[in-house]
Amino acid sequence: MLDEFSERNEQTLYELTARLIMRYEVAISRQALAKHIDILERAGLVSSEKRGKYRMLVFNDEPLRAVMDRWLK
Amino acid sequence: MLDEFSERNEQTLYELTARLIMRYEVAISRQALAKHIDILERAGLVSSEKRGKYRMLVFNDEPLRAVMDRWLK
DNA sequence: ATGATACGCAACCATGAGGTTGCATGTCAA
DNA sequence: TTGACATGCAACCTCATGGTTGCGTATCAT
Repeated sequence: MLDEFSERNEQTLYELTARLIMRYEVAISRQALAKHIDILERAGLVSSEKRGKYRMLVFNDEPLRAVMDRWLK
Repeated sequence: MLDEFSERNEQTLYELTARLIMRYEVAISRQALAKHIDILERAGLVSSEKRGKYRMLVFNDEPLRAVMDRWLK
């Protein structure tokens, strides 16, 4: 998921699901993926925004940068 | 654990256990911690070396750097 | 207006993660 | 040499993780 987000940091839930299935050959359902997204959202790594029919997911790498600043040198 | 390693990247299993219990108030046994270390070792984040009675743990942040280079811009 | 679509919600399930306990073993200090 | 100490090994237990299924709902295109 993060690999995918690092390429395009703005995606639809549906897009992301499709991409993961096709490009990484993972067998996962939309609902299962939504749970992962919820966790990332609670961690501040992803924010989501309702755009009509779609749910836009926006990746935010700040929390990762913060932890890495602590851990790497 | 990684917080602790980022301060002193070389520690004994026993030391690490004691530090985690005292400084972070986590209630964890040595055996439980050893399992975590084994996982970090398989992931290449920690290498261990037998020094007589002790098991020296050495932290290696290269794998983290590699992933972060992919994920952070 | 209606069907297709993208999503949310909730119940349910199996497995493994994460922990404990008990004991064996090698090493060091006295 | 012997006891204390740091660790290894393995069996065992308990939930929460990570998944599924089923269905309801809002939005869009036609």
